[in-house]
Amino acid sequence: MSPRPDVSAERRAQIIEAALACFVREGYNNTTMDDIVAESGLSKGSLYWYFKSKDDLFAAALTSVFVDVGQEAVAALEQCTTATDKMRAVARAATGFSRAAEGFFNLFLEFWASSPRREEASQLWVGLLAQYKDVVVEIIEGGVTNGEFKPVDAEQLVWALMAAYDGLAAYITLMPDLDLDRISQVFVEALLRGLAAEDS
Amino acid sequence: MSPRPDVSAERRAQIIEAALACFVREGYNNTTMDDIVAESGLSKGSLYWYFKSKDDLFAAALTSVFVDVGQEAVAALEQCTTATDKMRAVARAATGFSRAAEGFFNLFLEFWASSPRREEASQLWVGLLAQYKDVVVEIIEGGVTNGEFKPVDAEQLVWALMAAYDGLAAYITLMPDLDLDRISQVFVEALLRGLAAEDS
Amino acid sequence: MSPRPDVSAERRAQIIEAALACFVREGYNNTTMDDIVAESGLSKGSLYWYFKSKDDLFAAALTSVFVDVGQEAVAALEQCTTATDKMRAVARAATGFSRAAEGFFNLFLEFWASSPRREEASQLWVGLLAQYKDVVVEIIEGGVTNGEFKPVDAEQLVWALMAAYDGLAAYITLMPDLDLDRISQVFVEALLRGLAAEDS
Amino acid sequence: MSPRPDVSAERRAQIIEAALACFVREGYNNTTMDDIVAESGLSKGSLYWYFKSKDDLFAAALTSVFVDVGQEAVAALEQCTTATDKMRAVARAATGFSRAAEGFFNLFLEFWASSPRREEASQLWVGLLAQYKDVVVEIIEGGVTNGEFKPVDAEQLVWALMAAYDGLAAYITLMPDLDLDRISQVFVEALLRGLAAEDS
DNA sequence: TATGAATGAGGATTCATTCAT
DNA sequence: AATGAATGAATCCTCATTCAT
Repeated sequence: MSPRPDVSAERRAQIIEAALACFVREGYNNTTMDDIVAESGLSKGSLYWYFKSKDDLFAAALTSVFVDVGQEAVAALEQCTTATDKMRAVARAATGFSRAAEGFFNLFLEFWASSPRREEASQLWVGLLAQYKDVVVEIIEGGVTNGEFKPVDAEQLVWALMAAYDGLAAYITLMPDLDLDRISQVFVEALLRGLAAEDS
Repeated sequence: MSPRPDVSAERRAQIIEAALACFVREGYNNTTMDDIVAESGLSKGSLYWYFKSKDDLFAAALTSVFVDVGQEAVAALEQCTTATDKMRAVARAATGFSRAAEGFFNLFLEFWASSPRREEASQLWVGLLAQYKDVVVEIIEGGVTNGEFKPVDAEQLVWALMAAYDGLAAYITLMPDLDLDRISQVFVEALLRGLAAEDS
Repeated sequence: MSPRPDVSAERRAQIIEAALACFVREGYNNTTMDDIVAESGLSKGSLYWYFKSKDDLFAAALTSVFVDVGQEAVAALEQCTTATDKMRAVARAATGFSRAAEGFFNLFLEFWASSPRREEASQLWVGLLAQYKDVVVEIIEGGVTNGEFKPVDAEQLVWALMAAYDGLAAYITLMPDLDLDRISQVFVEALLRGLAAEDS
Repeated sequence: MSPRPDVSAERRAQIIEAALACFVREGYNNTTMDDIVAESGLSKGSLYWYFKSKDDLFAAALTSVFVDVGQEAVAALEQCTTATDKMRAVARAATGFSRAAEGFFNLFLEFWASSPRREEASQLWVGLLAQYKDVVVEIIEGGVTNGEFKPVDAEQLVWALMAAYDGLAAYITLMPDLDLDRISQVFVEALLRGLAAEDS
């Protein structure tokens, strides 16, 4: 009875893409639903058919970004053998993330600040962070176990490490001229020298 | 000729204090001028007598925070002799900053994203960052010169260092349970080991 | 494909009618958008859906008045043969205009004075005036050509003639008891006697 | 006990001058009391010491203009002998008025439209108009009596005549390029030819 | 008299959301 | 599923007026 193919998924993707473009360009608060309507080529009614509010659409849009970014990073790690190399791979992935996330990190913060449901909004982000953190903690602890690294409180160190890349993601929107690759390289080599066991 | 004492500085401070409380509590966009009116105990007209717009008031409020924070940090440095000790002092100051700035870093980002004059808003922040950066770069280069540290591209490293503390300032609003002191300590000690000249 | 009839023209007319009523009653500055909302029975949002600002709505409203008035006047001229008769018809039309425009002429001036874009606002009026002027100039020059009238600088005379009727439109709002018909008749007959060729 | 000279009159004049400059430049509604404060060099408090409201100040300012203009016109009439010449003098005076009143006529209308006490505001103007009208009516009726002019309903004609000059005063603000002198001359000569007794 | 800081009601405009079609 | 006209609460800012000094 319904020969029409289900276009739901396609429509949602279309809306999310348009929304993301607007949000990155203008920020969360400065983007109006009309902007997204114009960008998507659909109607106001359709946006509300697929997403129950601007808030809801934003969460969906932002989540979709980080799902994509995470998957690439994991793949790169597979190829490394030493913990040191893995850390370098993590650094490269994180740099890529900082660059890719240009406009997303602060977007999230803006959204978080503006959201009437901050607690809930926090979970979205905290969940992602914790997941990435665990991966890196494991790498470092592996390095300690196999004698590459000195003993260290990996958990704490990784928070700082991730914070650095998130901070750089914010910086890059303010100062587009920063040389992310160079910063990351200098930073991670200094850290690795600090981590390295004496006789390594 | 002017029997009335000049209360304008006091009034400005009063308004800024109220504004800051509201902005931190609700975010920039969710704070209305009426909120600040209520918080300050003054009238709408008075707010606009002292600040020409919400935008203007925000910039003044945010700037006042960082001026205060900066002055404390500089004082702490005076007491240190070695570059290593100075870096530890910087780390402590930065930790204090991350904690004190809880809610300010993301507040700024929210404001920046919402500002119709992003470029101008950026300068507010970039100016502050550059100023702090130069102080730390000098410390590191001093350490390199006097043989405490290995040669290093201090400029790049400091960007990463500052980004870490700004990132942590953001994290702390999302995850209030993070142990900033411990994170900072583990982080800076690892870095210092990485910087240290072989024979030190 | 569009089962709903297009009501936009109708809505615009409805809003303009309400706006005009308010503007005439209260003046431009004393009319609030809320007044027009109440008068129209629509919502604030609808007013802004059809007109982008109070300014814009005013211009549309005022223009609509003069378009209506002009069309009637032209029709009356068709029936006259001599220039003298045509001038009498113009006078009657202008009297009708002065009466119909009660409250519009000064409304325009108020608007003009209040407009942040005076130059642009002027054009609205100047365009209408010039258009009417040309019609009357042609009548007079026709009368000169066919020997009914003495040679005269028609252009200048018509400015004065029109100014008289616009002035009367203003007077009538201040002094509603003025007998416009009588004034107009005495005035135009005196002028026509002054224009008439000696042997006519 | 009060060696200070009374500066009241002087202050009032100073305020009125400043107010007039602002009103003419910006219109009634667009002029703020702060504008007048700035223009006058006095304080807000002083303005309200001498005038109880913006409305009140405006009325005082506008009245002061017309008192000045009227006095000059009367003087010019004294020198003329024939009614025709007197009419020409009136026309010149009226032209001068239209030019001098540039910005005042529409200013009045704007004020009138904006005033919460229209009736009262009307009287200000109606009183002035009636006064001028009577002077010109007398001239024309004198001309009829002494045989210069044909019988005519002078009262009605003069309303139209005055309306023409007031209308021109409005036109000139919209179209500064109008040649008032030429318009007035063509206009009054046509009228005078229309008024002239056959054998004059 | 003179000052100018303080007041707060009022007004134009925006925009997320709804709903009849 | 899709549309887009309609809604109205919310918000920033203005400015005439007051009053303590």
